[in-house]
Amino acid sequence: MEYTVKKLAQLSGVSGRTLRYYDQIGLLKPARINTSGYRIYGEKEVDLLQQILFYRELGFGLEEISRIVHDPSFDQVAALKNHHKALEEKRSRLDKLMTTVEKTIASLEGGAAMQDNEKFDGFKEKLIHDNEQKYGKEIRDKYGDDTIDASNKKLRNMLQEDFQAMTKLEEELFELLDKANATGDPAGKEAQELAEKHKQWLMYSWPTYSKEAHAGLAEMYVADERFTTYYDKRVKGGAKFLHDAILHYTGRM
Amino acid sequence: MEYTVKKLAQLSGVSGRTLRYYDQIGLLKPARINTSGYRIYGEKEVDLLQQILFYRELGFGLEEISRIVHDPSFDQVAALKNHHKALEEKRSRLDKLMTTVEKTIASLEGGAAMQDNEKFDGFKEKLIHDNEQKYGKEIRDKYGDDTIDASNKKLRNMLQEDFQAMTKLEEELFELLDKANATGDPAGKEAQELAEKHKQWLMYSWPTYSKEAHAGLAEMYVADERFTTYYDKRVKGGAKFLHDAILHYTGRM
DNA sequence: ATAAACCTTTACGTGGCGTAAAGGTCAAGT
DNA sequence: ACTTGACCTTTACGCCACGTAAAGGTTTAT
Repeated sequence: MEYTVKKLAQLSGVSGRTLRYYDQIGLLKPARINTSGYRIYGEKEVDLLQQILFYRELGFGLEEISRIVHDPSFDQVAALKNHHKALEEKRSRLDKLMTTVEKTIASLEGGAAMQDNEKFDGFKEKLIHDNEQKYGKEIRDKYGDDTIDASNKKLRNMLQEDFQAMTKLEEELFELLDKANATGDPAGKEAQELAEKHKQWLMYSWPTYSKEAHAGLAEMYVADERFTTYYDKRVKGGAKFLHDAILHYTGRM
Repeated sequence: MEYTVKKLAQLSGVSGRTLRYYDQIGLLKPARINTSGYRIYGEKEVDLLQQILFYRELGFGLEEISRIVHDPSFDQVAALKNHHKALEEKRSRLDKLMTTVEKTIASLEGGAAMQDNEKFDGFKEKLIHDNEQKYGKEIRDKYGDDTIDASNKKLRNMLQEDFQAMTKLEEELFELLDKANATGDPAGKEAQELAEKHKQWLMYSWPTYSKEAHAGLAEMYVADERFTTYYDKRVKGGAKFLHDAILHYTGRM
C-alpha cells in the first residue's frame, strides 16, 4: 500500500506539515517522489513513523529520535535508561515543588513568613537537572556500541501488551499501598486489605504460600535497598509501611 | 530587601534574560528603575515571580499566567490548592510515562533472543531470567531451589494465561463485529459497543490512546488489504463496518 | 469544462527564551 | 587616578517543532 502526504497524515494522526517537516530535516523521507513531485510513502515508512511517534510521545527531541531510529549502532536501551533517569529527576523536582506549595499555603493561612531563599527551593532543582542534561549528552555519546536489531518494531508492541497485563496486578497493589499509606495505620482496614492483595500477588509467583515466607519477604523489603527503592519510588515510605502491614497481617506485630 | 536582575535571578534560579523578557512582555515589571537605568525588584516582585514560576511549572503559557496573577479578584490560597492538585496529576502522568519507558526497556533488552515465531516464548524466558538475576540468589538462599523452580514454572503459566486472555478479548471483538455488522448501522448501539471494545483491545498495546490515532487505524483497516482480509475473513465486510463504526465513535463521521 | 480537493515550495509567525554584540556603570585594588 | 572585572543596558538574531498563508501545479468527480 502506498500513501500520499494526506493519507499518511490521516493514518497516523499527525499533520501534513509535520510530514513535510520530517522530510525536510531528514527524519522521515518518502519512499519515492512521483512524476508530479508528490511524496509517496510505503509500508516501511509507516512503521518508521510509528516508531518516531512513539519516541516523540516519550518527550525525545527530533534530533535524538533521528539518531535512535536511523543509527543501527545507537544504544536504544541506554537512551531509554537515560530518559528514565531524567523523568525520575523531573518527578522528584515535582515532589519538592509540592512541598513548597504546601509550605506556602501554610504560611498564607498561618501568617508565618517564608524566607526569600526558601521560596525557590523547588525551582532550583530544575536548574540542576538542566545542567545534568548538558553534561549528560557527552556521557550519552560514549554509549552506543551495542548493535540493536532494527526489525523488532512490531515485536515491541506485542511485548508491551504482555508486560502491561502482567503489571496490572502490581498496579493495583501500588494503588492500595498509596491509599493505605495515607492512613498511616499499618494495622488498619486499608493496610490489611493491602497485605491481602500482596498475598494474592505473591501467590501468582509462589506456589506455596506461608505466613513465614510472607513475613520473611517483608523483612527483605526493608533490609534490601533494591526492594526499598522499588516501593519508595512509587509511594514515599511505601516499603516500610508495606513491611509493617504484612507483619500485622501475618500476626508478627 | 532590594534586588538587581542578577540577584533576583540567583535567588529564583531563572536567568537574567528571563527576567528582562518578563519585564518586556509586562509579566513582571521591576519595582523601579534607578538613575543608571538598572531594574530594581522588591519583596512584592519576589512573591509575584514565585507565583509566576508555579504556574509556569504547571505548563501554563506566560500570557495566561499574566491574566491569573494580575487579576486582583483572585483567591491565592484556593489557587495554590489547585496548584497542588495539578502537580499531583502531573506526577501521576510522569509515573505512567516512566512505566512505559520501563516496559520498553524490558522488551528491548530481551530483543536478541526474540525471533519471529518464538518472540513470545523468548520474552517469557527473558522475564524468568531477569527475575532470577535480580532476586534469585537471595530467594534461593532463603527458600531453597525447589521453591524457586516451582515459582518459575508458575510464572511461565501466568504469561501463557495472559496471552490467552488477550486472544479471548480479540475473540469477543469478532463476536461483537458479527452482531453489529448484522444490524448494518455503524452508528447504532451495537456498533458503538464494538468500537469501545476495539479501543479496549487497542489500549493493551498502545501506551497512549488518542481518537486521532484510533481513527487513523480505522483508515488503515480499509486502506491496507492485509487488515481488510484479516477482518473480512471472519466477518464479510467486517473491515469496512469496523472502520465506519470507529469513525462514528471517534466523531469523524 | 469546471470545481473541489489534493499536491508543491517558499516564507513568515509562534513561545520562551539563549546567546552574542556593543556599550554604560560600579566597586575594588593598585 | 586608573584600571580591571563584574555587573548593567538595549538590540537583534537563533532555536525547536511546527501552524498558517500565499501562489501555483495536479488529480478526480461531476
